Amino acid sequence: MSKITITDVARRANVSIKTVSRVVNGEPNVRDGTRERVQQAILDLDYRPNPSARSLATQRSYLVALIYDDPDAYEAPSCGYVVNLQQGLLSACNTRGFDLLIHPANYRDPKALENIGKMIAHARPEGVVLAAPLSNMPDVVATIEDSGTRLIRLSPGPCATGQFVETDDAEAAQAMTSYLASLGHRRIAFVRGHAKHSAVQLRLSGYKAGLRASGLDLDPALIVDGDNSIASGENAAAQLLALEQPPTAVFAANDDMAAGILRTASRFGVSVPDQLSVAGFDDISLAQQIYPALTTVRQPLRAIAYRAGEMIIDDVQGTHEDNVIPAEIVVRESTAPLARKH
Amino acid sequence: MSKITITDVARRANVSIKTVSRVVNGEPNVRDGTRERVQQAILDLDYRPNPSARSLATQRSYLVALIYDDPDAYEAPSCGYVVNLQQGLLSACNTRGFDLLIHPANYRDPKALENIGKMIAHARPEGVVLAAPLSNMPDVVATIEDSGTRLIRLSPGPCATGQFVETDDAEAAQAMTSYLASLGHRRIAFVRGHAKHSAVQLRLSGYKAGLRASGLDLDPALIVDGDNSIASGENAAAQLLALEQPPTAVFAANDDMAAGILRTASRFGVSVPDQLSVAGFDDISLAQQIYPALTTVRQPLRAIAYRAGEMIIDDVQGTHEDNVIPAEIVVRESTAPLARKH
DNA sequence: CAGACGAATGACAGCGCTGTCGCTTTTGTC
DNA sequence: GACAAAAGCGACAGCGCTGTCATTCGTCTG
Repeated sequence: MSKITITDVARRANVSIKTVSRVVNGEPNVRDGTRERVQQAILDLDYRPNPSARSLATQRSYLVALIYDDPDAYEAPSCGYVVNLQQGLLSACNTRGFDLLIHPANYRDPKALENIGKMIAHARPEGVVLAAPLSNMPDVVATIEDSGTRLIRLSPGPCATGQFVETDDAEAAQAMTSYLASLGHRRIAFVRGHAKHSAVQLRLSGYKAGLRASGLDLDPALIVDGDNSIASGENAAAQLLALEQPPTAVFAANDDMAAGILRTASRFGVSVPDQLSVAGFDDISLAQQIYPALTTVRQPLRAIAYRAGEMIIDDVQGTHEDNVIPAEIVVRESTAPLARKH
Repeated sequence: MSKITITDVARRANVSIKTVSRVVNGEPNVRDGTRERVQQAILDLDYRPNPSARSLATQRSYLVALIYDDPDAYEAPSCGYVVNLQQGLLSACNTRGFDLLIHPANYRDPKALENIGKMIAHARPEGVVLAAPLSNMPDVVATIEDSGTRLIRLSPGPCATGQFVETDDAEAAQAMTSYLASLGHRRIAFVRGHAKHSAVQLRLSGYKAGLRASGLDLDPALIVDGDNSIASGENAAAQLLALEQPPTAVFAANDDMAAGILRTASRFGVSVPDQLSVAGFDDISLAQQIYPALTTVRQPLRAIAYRAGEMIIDDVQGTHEDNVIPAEIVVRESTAPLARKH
């Protein structure tokens, strides 16, 4: 319980408290000698400004809130999502003297909206980062915007208005396709996901763009349908492997389907990655648990959250481009260079 | 940005600001009529006390910090741990007007200790909850204690001093053993874990106590060694199933070994749970992903964290018993009543 | 070297709340 | 009905900081 106040520092440095305040806040118009004297006194006394006093005087909270979905029971995937967002936001906050408030909100709870409003009215964060899937819900968005608090939405989906940060699924899919091509693969198949998810469309178009960019032709026989389930991945693989000219690489629109492909390959005695490269999308926890561990696309959650924190704290808008963070390709064991024909 | 202050409320209710303060803080010596008038004014104006002003005046922070290990990359298990602790602590905080500060600390980082000190000096939480495995590290504990902040450790292991909250592994193992016995099983095997983990000893003794409590004799042939790995579970199961009188239920000291048992059973054509019941310990995420989903023991992380929050905020010590939270048995598909002999 | 102007510094009043203390009213007692 | 004790309430001074504005200092002009 450091009881050192600005007055103690001022006395020791033989200046007024206002000058100490100037030094602490990096304000101009302090002579170098004075500044050093004050800094020394701060060091000597181990002075820490009292955040409450500062907040009270400035009428600011130095707080950022992160609101995310809180399923009753946390399954592995969603909790990795949350924790990584927290990390990223936290590092943006900490380097700027801000603190992070976390607010899990279960949107199935009728009082969730009320609770969000309460939290904002109580803690008065300077901005709110809203994680998916909440970032896509009009009433949640409206509640926050009505409070007058700055809002950054994460991956809010197509046609988003307001400020947001997201990754470009199409670009990521293109990158993965190009990566497979760079391994020497010429026949790269794509397993489409559930038609309802708009992201799935983007991934397909990214695949096509990737082929184009790598100078490969699109073979319609190499695009098969799936519904995001493991089983649909198994079927898709069976279909592809039965082709006269089967692919040497398969890119699935999500990890579950990729896992299904792995299963079928093993059943067919096709060895991965020697005879077939397989790539997924999402980097769910399963991806590194299965064998062979899955090469996949991962959203850079920490970077996304960091960017969102920056936007709030530094009060920047950023161009659209600044706010689209490229996804990472995570290379694991399920992909390899094309084996030489013998 | 509600700009309503205590003065506005006082004016509207025609009382002094001090009386409003009394009502807000539930202090005595306010006539019922007055209290109601003030409460109505608060409602009308939608008044929210300014936490910074309150903190400044009371010299309290109304903050609790949760410090936990932050591996560079989050694997599923540890992040479920963290998120559940956050939940539990958050609910303790929210019902009492407290806020939660989260502080991931990577103990492999040489600056971790310094960062913890900084955080405490800066934010001045009223108490710190220290999660495992940090709760077991003397230098981390010392750093926090030296700061004069109240510290509650989670599962600090044997011989803990100071205040802590934990579960009793022995009791939990006993409960699971009794549960298996209650299903009619008479020959219940136990797969011991890695000898180094002290918890594993407790689990073994709990198993023995459970047998005793259920009136079953201990058969040394039914206790086999493992080393906490999946492979060791496979071996242990092979050994047990080869017995002249094989067990009808196996209780493994952790989930990984239980998963191994499941594998061997499947290889031996022994159907689980029809012919063999299998139980694990820990409830790792794998437990509900495998088939059949594993009956296991789960630490009630939310309850543990909630209790820790209570201790800090309500400033209670609690007897040893209050601070040992019983684990939950999670019944899934891998256990069933003993099949009638035919 | 006087005058002017900007840089450097300090005095002081809040920010919105609670703690202390004193005053007034009510309640209880015989 | 008089008096003490307790309950109810308000005035006011902080809590530790920053914003405003006044003041002093230093430097540069002609």
